[in-house]
Amino acid sequence: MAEPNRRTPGRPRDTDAEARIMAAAVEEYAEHGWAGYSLNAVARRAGVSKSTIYLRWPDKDSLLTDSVTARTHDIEDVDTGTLRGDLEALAANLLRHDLDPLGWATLRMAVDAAGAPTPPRRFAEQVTNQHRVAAVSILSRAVERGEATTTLPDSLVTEALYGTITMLALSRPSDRRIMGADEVAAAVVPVVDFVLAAVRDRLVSPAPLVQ
Amino acid sequence: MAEPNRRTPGRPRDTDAEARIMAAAVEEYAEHGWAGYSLNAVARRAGVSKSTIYLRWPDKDSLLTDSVTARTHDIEDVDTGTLRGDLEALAANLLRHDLDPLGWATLRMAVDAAGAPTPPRRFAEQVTNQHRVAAVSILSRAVERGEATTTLPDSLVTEALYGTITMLALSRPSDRRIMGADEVAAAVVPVVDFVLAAVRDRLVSPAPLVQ
Amino acid sequence: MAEPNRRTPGRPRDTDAEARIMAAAVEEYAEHGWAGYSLNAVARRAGVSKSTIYLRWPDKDSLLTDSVTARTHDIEDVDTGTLRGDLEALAANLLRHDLDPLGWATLRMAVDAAGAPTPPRRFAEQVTNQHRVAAVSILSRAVERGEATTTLPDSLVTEALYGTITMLALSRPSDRRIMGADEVAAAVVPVVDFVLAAVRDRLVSPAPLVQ
Amino acid sequence: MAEPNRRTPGRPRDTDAEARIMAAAVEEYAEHGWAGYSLNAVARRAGVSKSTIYLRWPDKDSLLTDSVTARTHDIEDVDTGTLRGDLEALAANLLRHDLDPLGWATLRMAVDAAGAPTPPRRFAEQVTNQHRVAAVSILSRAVERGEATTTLPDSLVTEALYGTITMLALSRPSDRRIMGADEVAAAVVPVVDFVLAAVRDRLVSPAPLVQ
DNA sequence: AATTAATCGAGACGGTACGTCGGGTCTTATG
DNA sequence: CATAAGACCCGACGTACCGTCTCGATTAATT
Repeated sequence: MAEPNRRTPGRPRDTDAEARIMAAAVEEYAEHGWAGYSLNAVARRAGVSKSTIYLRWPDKDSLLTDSVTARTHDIEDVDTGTLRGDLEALAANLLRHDLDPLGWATLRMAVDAAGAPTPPRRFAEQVTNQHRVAAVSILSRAVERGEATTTLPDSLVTEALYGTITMLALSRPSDRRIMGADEVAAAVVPVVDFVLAAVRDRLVSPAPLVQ
Repeated sequence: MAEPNRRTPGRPRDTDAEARIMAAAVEEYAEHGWAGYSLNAVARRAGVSKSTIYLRWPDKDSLLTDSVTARTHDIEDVDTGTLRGDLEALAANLLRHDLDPLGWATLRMAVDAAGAPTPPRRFAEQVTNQHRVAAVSILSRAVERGEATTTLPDSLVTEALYGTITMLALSRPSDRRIMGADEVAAAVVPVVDFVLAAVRDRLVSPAPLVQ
Repeated sequence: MAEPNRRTPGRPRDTDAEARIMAAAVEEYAEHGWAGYSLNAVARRAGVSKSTIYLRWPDKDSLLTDSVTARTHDIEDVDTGTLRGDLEALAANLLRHDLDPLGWATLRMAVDAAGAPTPPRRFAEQVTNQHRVAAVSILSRAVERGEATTTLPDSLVTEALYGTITMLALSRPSDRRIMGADEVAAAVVPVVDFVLAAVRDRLVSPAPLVQ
Repeated sequence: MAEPNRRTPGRPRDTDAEARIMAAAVEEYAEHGWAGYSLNAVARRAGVSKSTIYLRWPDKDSLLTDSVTARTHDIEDVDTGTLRGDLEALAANLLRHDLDPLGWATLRMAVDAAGAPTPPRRFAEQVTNQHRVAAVSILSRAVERGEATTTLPDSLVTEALYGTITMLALSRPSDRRIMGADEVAAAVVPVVDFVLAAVRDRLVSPAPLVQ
């Protein structure tokens, strides 16, 4: 067995540089938008020279893409025990994600990637798939628990939930994009109601609907 | 007083310059994205000098915002006589809009505008409101016709419809973003089904649902 | 007759920028040598942006070449009335020229140009020809005055004079490169003596030689 | 103490590295001039890492200075038995030296060193002294043989000879810098004639002059 | 007809960022 | 110890674009 992480010759790369750079990239982007997002500034903020960045990424686009995707893995799929509970948790996560600058960046890049004629094709898929996975496992757990039938249309549920939440976030004026945990929880309920109502006859014991 | 559009002295502005510039702006943006969207290129493409542009817009952001909004007025609200028909027509319009480069640009700018710390704040509202108006009038027509009760939650319907369609468009790989009219019509049906199912008990004579 | 200096369209170039830039270039080069000669510094010193420089010269080498050649035209051919007087005046000019930073730069570039594999081929010729011309006219005046015969070998006289003076300057340590007018005059005499001695039998009435 | 060249502990220095590096330095410099002379390239060409170079020289200037001076020892003082013969041999050597890339480099560095504000001050002196030594011994041999009086002004002879030859080489276009042995010999004769004519009355039996 | 006032093309200009490259220092593993 | 390999910081390179500016040329409306 060859040593897998055999040390390459030469000075090893600074271990935290990578992380510091990516953090700085996201922050700069979040603060100034694409037009004001400057690699020089990123370097300065990360306490690193430009060369160090260009040693790792070919250009500023790649750096941003990587930085954002790397940070997007934190949408977790919590198991609350009920379909409604799971969906509300997921929706709350989505909303929180869309409201903070990082989520905004993700969204922005998904849009970019979707329409761009150039390579970053997989970006949108990565992002949307990630959410789809969460939704699918929620639904299959519901079936396992006997809460729902197997005819639950997962892709529609995903798209409706994610889409609705995203529109909700998008239409929120920028000065009201900071919401407390309870606000988020409250905002999410009608959306989940709506989705559950749509799939009502695929549910075994009709979940409690809009009050 | 007398003449409202009294001719100002001096050489009058070129009448089509405005239009040519805006068209060029959108095209450049659609082709190269924000990173590659250059005012010099816009000027060249429009057959106009930079001064002519800067006489009309303060900076390149404003030009783009104006150019895109000006072209987005074509989401029409067709009256087909039934709620399902109206919704399908609206959904098809939305999907078509999201799939072509202009719609993509709109979306992109909405996202930008939503998160940006700088002025173009009203952009997102303009765009989303425009769609909301269409949805609202569709729903009120349904109520007038006696198809639905007045408890129809218009904002949720709007957001679900628009959001789901958008997600549909976003998750479509860039080489499959060209759809024929029938494809669009077909793709739209399950979404409308989903929405109608969700509001089923607000409808007077339950619309025919999923097969 | 077409107007020769017909104004080109667009904003006219700053008239003194050119001069300021070239002056700054020579100064920077003289102070720091090639290794420390930086275009950024030149721009700063000239109170001009880099673009303004690159609008006029393709790269920093060309700028330097131009700047130096443009300033080298000041080796004048003074007519003192006698062959010895003319030669001493020329020699003094050459020595002064070689001793100051500009002359040093000229020399340096002549050397560069002579060996370089790339275009600036004509530089050396320009510079050396300029001096040759002065020498030739000095000699022909001597012949006209009846001081010398027509067999005076001008190219050798030129090369010996210029070469010897240059060696003199080169071998001078850098802290002793500032000479007063009288020092220069004194340093030049033996060199002219030497040259006149070499062409002694081409002179009509043997000039007074070494005392 | 027993062993004078006691091996120091640790890995011994690569013995030819030094030579390979210096060779590479001169070649790179000759090919690309100072502007294109890069330490990275030197290291690559010498098959050596940059550390190995920096262990031996403090910076790239020093490396170049050393490399060039080390190679310049080949201006030999041949004893042909006559003053004229010696001078012609020396002049031919000088001309050959000035014409090949190494000599060009030497010259270039001499010029640099003469005007530069920074350390390599001794370079010019080293180089010019080396030639002066050859000339001095030629002249003293001539005196010993009874060919010349002791009033021969060695410094002037040196500077005139070296200077004239250098000008000759400098004014030669770069595509005509390759001369055969006979061409060199022929080109040198008039220069020696010139110098001998200048010192004619310091010679015991007047050497045969220009025909 | 002469004047005035604005538009327009053309392009110079200062500035800032890009992505690249080189110098000189450093850090590591291997001889 | 010396070496190879290469990461790292710094700063210059030459390019591109923005938004401003200065011109001359054009084009009406106004004297």
